[in-house]
Amino acid sequence: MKKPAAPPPSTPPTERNFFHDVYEVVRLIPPGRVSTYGAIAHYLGTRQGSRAVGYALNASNLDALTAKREHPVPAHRVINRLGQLSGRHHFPTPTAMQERLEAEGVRVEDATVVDFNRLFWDPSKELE
DNA sequence: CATGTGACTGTGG
DNA sequence: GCCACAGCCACAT
Repeated sequence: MKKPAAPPPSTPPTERNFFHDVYEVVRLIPPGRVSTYGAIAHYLGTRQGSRAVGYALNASNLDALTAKREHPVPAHRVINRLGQLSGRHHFPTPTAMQERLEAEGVRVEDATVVDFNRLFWDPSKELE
């Protein structure tokens, strides 16, 4: 038999397991609420994988396929633990993230979500 | 398989 | 509260 060596089939740019999981959770964030990279990572089991979450969201935004789905990933609702829009520079325009949030009623000042603590949506607690 | 990178986070000074 | 360092995860080269 040929030894397959289990090669990852050419790494399909869309939807790896981890990425898919991230997208699923992010889609569950209600409009007008926000979550954090760390909270999502923790919910997925990788408590220290917050960077990977951002990595996945970045991919979702760049990937036109993923971005144009019927249920696009609301990546603008994911911010860092300080309530800052740390990912804003990865959107089509530097202000897109803030504008999308404000369109949902989330106030943003100085690249930071106002009342972040109150709007914070933690999948580990909300979804349980 | 080693190295580098990043939309992060926790800890210590 | 701010800055510097270190740790972890997934992915590209």
